[in-house]
Amino acid sequence: MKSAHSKISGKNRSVLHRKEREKQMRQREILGSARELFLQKGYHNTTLEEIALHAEFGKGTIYNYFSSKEELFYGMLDAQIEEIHKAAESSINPPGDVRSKFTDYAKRIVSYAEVNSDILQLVVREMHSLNSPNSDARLRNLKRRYTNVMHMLAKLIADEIEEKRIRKLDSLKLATLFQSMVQFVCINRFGPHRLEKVDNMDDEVALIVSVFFDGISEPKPEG
Amino acid sequence: MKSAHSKISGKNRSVLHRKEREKQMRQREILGSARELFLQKGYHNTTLEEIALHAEFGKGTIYNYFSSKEELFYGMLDAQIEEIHKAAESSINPPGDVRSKFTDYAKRIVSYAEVNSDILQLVVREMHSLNSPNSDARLRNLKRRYTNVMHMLAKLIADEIEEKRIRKLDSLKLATLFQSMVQFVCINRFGPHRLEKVDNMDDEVALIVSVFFDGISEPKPEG
Amino acid sequence: MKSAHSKISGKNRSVLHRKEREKQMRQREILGSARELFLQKGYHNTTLEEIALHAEFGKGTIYNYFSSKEELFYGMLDAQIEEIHKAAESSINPPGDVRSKFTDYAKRIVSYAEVNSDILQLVVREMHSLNSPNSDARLRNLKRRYTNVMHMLAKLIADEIEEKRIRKLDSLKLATLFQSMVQFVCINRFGPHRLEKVDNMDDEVALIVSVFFDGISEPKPEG
Amino acid sequence: MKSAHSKISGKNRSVLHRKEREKQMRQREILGSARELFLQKGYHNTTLEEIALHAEFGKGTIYNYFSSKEELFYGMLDAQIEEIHKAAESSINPPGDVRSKFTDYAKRIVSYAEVNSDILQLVVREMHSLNSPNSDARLRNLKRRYTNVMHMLAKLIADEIEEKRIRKLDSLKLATLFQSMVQFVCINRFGPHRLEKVDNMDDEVALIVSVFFDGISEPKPEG
DNA sequence: CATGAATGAGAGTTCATTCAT
DNA sequence: GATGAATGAACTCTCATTCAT
Repeated sequence: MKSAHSKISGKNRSVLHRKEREKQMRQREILGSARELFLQKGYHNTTLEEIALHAEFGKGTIYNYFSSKEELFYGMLDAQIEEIHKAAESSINPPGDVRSKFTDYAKRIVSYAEVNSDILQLVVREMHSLNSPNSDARLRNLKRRYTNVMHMLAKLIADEIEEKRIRKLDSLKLATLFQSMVQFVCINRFGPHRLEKVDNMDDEVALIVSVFFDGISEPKPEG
Repeated sequence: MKSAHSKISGKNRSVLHRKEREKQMRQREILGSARELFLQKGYHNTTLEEIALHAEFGKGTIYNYFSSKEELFYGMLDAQIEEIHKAAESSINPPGDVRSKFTDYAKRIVSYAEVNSDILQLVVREMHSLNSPNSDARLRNLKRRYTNVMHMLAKLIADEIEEKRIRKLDSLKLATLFQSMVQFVCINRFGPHRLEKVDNMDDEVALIVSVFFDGISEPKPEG
Repeated sequence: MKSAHSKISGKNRSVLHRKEREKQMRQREILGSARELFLQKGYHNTTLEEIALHAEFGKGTIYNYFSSKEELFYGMLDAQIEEIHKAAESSINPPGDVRSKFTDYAKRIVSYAEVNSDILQLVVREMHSLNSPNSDARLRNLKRRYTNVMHMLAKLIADEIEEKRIRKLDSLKLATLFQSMVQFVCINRFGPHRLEKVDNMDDEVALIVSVFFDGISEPKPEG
Repeated sequence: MKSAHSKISGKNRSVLHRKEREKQMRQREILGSARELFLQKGYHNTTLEEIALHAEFGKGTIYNYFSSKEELFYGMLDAQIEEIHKAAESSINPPGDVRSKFTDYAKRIVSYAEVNSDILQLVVREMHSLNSPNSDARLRNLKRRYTNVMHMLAKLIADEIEEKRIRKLDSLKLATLFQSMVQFVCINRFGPHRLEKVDNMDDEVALIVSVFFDGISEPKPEG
């Protein structure tokens, strides 16, 4: 044996911790560079060399942290969905009425997209780009987590339906429709190919929430 | 002797016509194969050889019809947007109330997606995949045509606003939101990675239209 | 028997003749286009399609006259060397002194090059470009004919050596050196990449002849 | 431990040097293989794969040293002209009479060609083969450097004209004619298609020099 | 016999991945 | 563990040649 590797050596422990921490830090740096570039130019138009350069690492180093370009891509998606999940929880858990919760959630997602150049479009865009056999498991996992968020929103709606404050419709479908509108705004705001001029975010979110809850029709005059 | 050899004989003319028609047919076959494969596997994961094989042509033949893989891609998008445009016109022009027009439009788009494996997601997915200098012009053109459709929907809404049947909101934004929900359903129904089980199309469209016009809230009891 | 094919039918004979003549004409047209394009852009940068277009024939038609691109190339070289050969004969046979014969020959070659955009450089340039097994026989043949011309010049020199008007040197080598200078002028005058400004042809030829016969040294003052 | 790990340690420095040297060595190896094959078979008949194989590298490795096949070609020409330039300088600068300088220069060029399989014919042969837009700049540069050598020879002649030892003729033209003869000998000696049997080099050069300075004519008998 | 659409072998080039340092 | 030169599979695209019309 070359040297003691006992895990409880105080020195070793701290060394391991530091190393562990450094390793995680470097991983995050790589993920950050990957996200930025994948988003900017898409999965296939981004080379590992560019990512390495942007992250200020050697090309080979990336492979000490991710076993392939695809793994790196999924690693990045994982991290992003994690954040979306957190955003949803933060919006949904605090007390308040359902409208304000949806508004809050939409704002978080949109402003998260604003800050992070939006990962959602990437998910949509690139989900089909990958085709290795083992990617299916990863995709399933991603979708599961994404669906989780949808179910959190659906739960909010279901509760309101219970209370007869929302029409008796499929709550998961409604959540999904809401999400689709939010996503579209994200893509439209931050994607490279905007179809129309961008408005104040609060107004856009308010519009979505208003349409979602009240519809576009002029309220029938009572009587 | 079959016929006289006068150079402008009916036979010659019909031969030209046949050749012309055959050429167009073959182009359509190539476009069809391209659409199917691009959609299934994305732009970068589809090789020209695969497209050629699927269309039952030689690799080089494709280049007699499209000058590059990218041109083929845009050629296909062109054809698809053309069809979407036609679908929109057919739904919007006939007389009827606005709800039924939107319902009809959504159904056409969704069933078009059903039949054509949906090109919309491709547009979203792959718009970022291309980066040649001349592609910008083509992309701009595609977007312009897509925006056209949005304006057609927006016009319907604007007219209703005039008539005080729809709330005074930005009609183009509303059209875009409607489209986003329709698109989402398309992606969800026919994309390779469905998030939930698929329902009857009529019901899904009805749900969208209902949410869009009436909102999800339980109508306030009068009084 | 469908019809009489007797070779002595007057009608058939003239038809055959016409056909024969037409065939040769078409072959010459193709050769002309080939020469022009091969010379302008080199063997590999010229496509058969371009040659066919320039000759105003269909691509496939070329193959009725030449079995391959390479054969076409050799066919063209053949024709060109034939003309060089004729030029040499016309210069050498008429009576006159050797200087004027060489002058005449050089002028013919250079002006031939002027008119025909010079094939000599092509020979030099492209002789190495071809590598099919059967090309060696053709190359050998071309070289033999080229050497013929050199021997005609050498004979002129040899006769003069006999007469003690030219120093006793290897006549074939001298002929070759003369040719090398003439060729160089051709390449320099008409090639796409001239190294210096072009002078009057007569002067250039006179210079070559003067250098060749008298050398560049100032004649020793007689003592 | 071999040595301390100070970052500017001698070892590190030498490592960098070694790497630098190795890189240059490899580049030279590639250039050498390229020269040999381009010369043997011409630019278009030589594939990058062959060059890579001959240089005992992978195909992709070539692209770490040259950005394209064309760049590799020009890189090789550059290196060759550089050597021709050096040969000319070495012949011209040392003291001596002009005849011996030209003799020396010719011998250097011919024996350089002998050793290097002659690049000159390649220049002539392939200059027309390339047609990319940026190649014009490179070609201009090559020609400039080639012309430089011609001017060095011309200067020698001009000085002699001044001294009345050479006839008053265009010195640059004369230099070019001399070069053309030397080149022709090179092509004839080492090209794949020799027109005649090869003689002793010294004799060939002596012949050229003799013809160039004295002409072929029998000197007029004095008196 | 003329034609040109179809063909596919083969070219140059890219880039994820490996591995000696 | 970090590195980046080396690698070759796989890509897009070209073009001489064939052959049904």
